[in-house]
Amino acid sequence: MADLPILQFEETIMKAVEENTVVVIIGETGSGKSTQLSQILHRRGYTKSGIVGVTQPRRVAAVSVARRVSQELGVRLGDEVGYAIRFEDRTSERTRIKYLTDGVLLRESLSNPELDQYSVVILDEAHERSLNTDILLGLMKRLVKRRASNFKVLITSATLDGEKVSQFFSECPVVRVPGKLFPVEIVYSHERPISYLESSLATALDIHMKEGEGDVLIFMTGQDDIDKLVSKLEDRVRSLEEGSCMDAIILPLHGSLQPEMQVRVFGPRPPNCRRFIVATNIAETSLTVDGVVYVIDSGYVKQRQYNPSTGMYSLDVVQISKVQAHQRAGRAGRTRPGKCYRLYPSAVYEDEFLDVTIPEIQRSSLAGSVLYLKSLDLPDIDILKFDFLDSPSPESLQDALKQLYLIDAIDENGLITRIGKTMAELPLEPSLSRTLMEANEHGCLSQALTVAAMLSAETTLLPSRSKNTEKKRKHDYLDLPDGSGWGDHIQLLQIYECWHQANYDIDWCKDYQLQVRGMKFVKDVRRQLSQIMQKIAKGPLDVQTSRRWKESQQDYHNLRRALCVGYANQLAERMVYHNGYRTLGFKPQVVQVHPSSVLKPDDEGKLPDYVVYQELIATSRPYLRTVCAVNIAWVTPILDKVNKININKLSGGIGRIEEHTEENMSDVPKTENVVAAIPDDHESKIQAARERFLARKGKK
DNA sequence: GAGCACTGC
Repeated sequence: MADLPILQFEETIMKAVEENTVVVIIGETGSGKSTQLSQILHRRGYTKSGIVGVTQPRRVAAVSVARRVSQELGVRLGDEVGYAIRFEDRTSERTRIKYLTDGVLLRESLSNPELDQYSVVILDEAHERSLNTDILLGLMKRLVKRRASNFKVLITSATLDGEKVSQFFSECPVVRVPGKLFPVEIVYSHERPISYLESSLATALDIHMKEGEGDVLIFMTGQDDIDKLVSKLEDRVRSLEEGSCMDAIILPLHGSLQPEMQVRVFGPRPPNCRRFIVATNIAETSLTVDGVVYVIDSGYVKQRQYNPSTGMYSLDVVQISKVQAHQRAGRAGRTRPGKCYRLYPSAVYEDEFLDVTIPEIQRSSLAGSVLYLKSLDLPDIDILKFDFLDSPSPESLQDALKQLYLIDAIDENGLITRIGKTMAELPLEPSLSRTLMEANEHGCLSQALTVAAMLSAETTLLPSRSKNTEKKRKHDYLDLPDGSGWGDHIQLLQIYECWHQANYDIDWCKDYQLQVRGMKFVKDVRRQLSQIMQKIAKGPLDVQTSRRWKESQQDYHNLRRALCVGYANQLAERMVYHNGYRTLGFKPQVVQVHPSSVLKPDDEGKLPDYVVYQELIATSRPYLRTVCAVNIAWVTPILDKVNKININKLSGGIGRIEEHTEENMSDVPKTENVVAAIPDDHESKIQAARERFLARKGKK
């Protein structure tokens, strides 16, 4: 601890902090910023007038850093040093240093916008530019003006980003603290590889034959590529075994990895062995593997982005940024000098790579964030003029406003409604919050709570796919409920109700191949949501059991109606001649129900005329994921409302945004007309042909 | 009959 670089800069940092309200700290990996900044401030008396709060983008980081600081100070975790993450608040009245996720700090500022219990807020890892950190940056800018006399903000960032953050906070000082990484030699390829899979393979084998001891970390874009490379490596390494003096262990590493495999990655390495860890960008920041000396960087990452004009997400393989490349290389220098093989020429790095990754705020739907900011009800904040470090596009903000208006969270003048206020208190996306509110009016709150909780964790419920489990499933595993013909939301409800009736038995989950951790998470979320809804609940919150068939059907009916209100901005209409759908409310998109959906055609081979969908995502093609059948009678009033949207009024009637987007404004009613009216002859023929083509393609 | 990178309240 004593030789951490940051401690040599204590005087410099403290001088800057004493003379300024905001200070940017550029601290490379290993500088000790996460554990030491808070302790320095503590030593210098900043915890006398309030708490020093340190935000982290990830829960594990908040917990582990808090634990280490409590050890270094020799105090019990939860006393002077504590942490707060979702479902877990380990702080007390004695807590002076508090580590928390950025999301938790945002929640706190909802009930206490001035954050007056804090004397200092440190936004750690701000260069990662998580959505929550970006919102906090904007809020901090406002807050330092109001609390200049008794409040300090420290922001830690990366070399390439520090000046920008400083400019954002009126040229505040920047203190640079070196890291404690070993040097990493960068080796560029002479040419772009034809296949980065093959190139990774060749480089890995080359390292194995020629280089000394040390593990190899290989960055790939997704699970498919990881699986392919792992099996190729296994084949080739085996045939090389004679000539090599080390054994090889080849390990995949990605988000949906089973815990047993994670033990093999993070556990002790057998002697005279080289591990090849084939990972997604999870190994960039979230997980650190000890013993890595060589890194192979393809230069690509799979990224999720949102298109506000279509309401569609897509998963694209894109080039990484310079900051990301630097971060990946750094993974080779943690234990001793290392090497990073970049599978691209240095000219590509220099000329094509962006300096920093496009921040999440410019790649996501902003409905939730805009609702949150509106609910803060700060008189001096206008949402469309909100001071972001990087502003989202006007289209994105308008899209958020339209979404919020359609689900009654804001009124036609863009002002937050009573419903919207309550929605913002729920840790859910606005559509689900609205569904809960509506369900509360129709006596199915308990069921809606279950669905909302299940949807919060849906991706972690199903087991990670592999040929092995596919086989097992066919043989031994039980079939899940089928949604009674109404679709995936109802199925999720039924699954949870079954689990409830099985007394939340772990083995029950295993019988149905459901991820135990995911299901436990759902239970926690459901409890949290119930607590928040308690004060306004008009009916029971507990899981309903032993209902008759007829009662269940009535519940499903009410629940589907509530979903239709909540997902008013995510409706789709089946096309006349086949089972393709067209999205409503946005620029219409021709889409298919995702094959994983439980929704199946009826006796006449038709899917429901109208559905709500949880997500519109383009992977190989545009898909609706997680759908629920709704009635046309519920849809019609929503479409009327869509047609009457006046984005000018919603934006508060202020000229700034409208000026830039004249075309877009006129686009709104036009778009809806395409949906409502019959297209002219020529267009309709082309459209029909296209739909038939897509349908055929869909059948194949 | 296709597939989902990673976080967080």
